[in-house]
Amino acid sequence: MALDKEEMSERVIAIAEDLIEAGGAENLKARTIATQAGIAVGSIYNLFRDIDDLHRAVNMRLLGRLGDAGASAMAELQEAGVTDTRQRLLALARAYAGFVAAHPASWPALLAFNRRQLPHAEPDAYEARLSALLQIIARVLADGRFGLDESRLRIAARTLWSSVHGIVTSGYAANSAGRQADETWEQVELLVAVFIKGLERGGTFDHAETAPS
Amino acid sequence: MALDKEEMSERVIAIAEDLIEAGGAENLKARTIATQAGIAVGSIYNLFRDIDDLHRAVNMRLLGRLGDAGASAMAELQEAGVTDTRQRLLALARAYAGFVAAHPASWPALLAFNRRQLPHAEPDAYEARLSALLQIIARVLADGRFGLDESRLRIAARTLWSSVHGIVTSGYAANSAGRQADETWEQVELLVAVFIKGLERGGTFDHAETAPS
DNA sequence: AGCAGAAAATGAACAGTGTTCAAGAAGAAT
DNA sequence: ATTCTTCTTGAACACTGTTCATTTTCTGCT
Repeated sequence: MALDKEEMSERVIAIAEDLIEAGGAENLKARTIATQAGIAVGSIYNLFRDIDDLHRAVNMRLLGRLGDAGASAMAELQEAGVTDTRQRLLALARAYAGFVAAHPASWPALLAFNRRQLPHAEPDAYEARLSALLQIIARVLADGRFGLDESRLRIAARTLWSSVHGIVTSGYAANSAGRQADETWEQVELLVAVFIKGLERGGTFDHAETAPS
Repeated sequence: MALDKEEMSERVIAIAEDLIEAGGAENLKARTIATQAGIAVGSIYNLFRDIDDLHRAVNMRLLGRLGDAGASAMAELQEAGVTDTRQRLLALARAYAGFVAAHPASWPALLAFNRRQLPHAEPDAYEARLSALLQIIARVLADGRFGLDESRLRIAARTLWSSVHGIVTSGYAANSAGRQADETWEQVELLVAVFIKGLERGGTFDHAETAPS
């Protein structure tokens, strides 16, 4: 008739996206989805195994967009002929910060979802999309010629990513009160500046003396 | 009779703590609490306004313990006569990482809870306990003599905290699969090393050229 | 066109959840 | 003793995700 099975899935995902964005993951109710999509509650379970499965589909889209945002930020700089490592890293960080700000409820929902699901499931696709992001960072770091081997490059990229992630998310968490949002950006700038300076001064990074307890 | 109102609250909080640790926030069911505490479901609502209110009480305890862990880690180093900035920061980071590892379900639950509650409520007590942690870091940084003024000291401390937080949490999230947990520690070591080197080389940190869009 | 068989959509029913509140029990004060 | 207050109780309510027998719709064949 009017809508293919695939089309209906897309539509339901779009609705789910709006619901999550409007009120977090706990706002993703089966009956609300059914009403807004003009179908019965049971029909949702013909398209998705779970509500969690639906949430996963929404998260996939989100991760895809985040990857696009990062890649297109790099493409912009490439086109403008900017090769400075600092500016590149800041552009990536800004892409991430902008993305989180643009999805103030969906992104936390994704993070919480991941933590909840990890104990049992296969993180295949998630990790795949995430390591694509990490490789963008690793490439920028490699172009910076800090004399890092393959292994340290991977770790440095992961460190930078996780750090920016921590700053942006806990910054977002703290800004609803009185704290200003641009303090987050000051932190990002400090991190990137200090990171580059530290790597330049670098030399060898010995990590033997203080082992994890 | 046997138990004071306060005592019963303590007991319920302890039970709630176990439940959350055992199965996350969604395992904190009213009827389970009532059964385990030997009271009726309704009685819970005489002790706490909400289940969320109970969760908040649990989180308060958690934050208190985290603060204690940080403070006692510093006291240990103080007693051993260690004043090296790197070792101090690593000790703090290790205290945090150890704390997260010791509360693999409660800590994520606290983070998710905070994100969910922020839109409307007063984060008074939370922020208070958190800024106590930040001041520990700030003091270590001040002792490092990097020539940072009050404002930059605060930002640097926050940056470091958020970064370690990001590394530890997303490291924890990724380790359940094949990834090894000590890669997290490599990242922390890299971060701290690079941070200190960057600050030493430091000079002025201009942040004017790349403003947040 | 008619018809059998497969596939998909339906919504009532089920087992949970947090929360409320009239009724009863217990305690305190006079 | 008796009154008044306070605390405790668990049945009841409104809501949740999920299932599945039933009905409807679509598909392929004669």
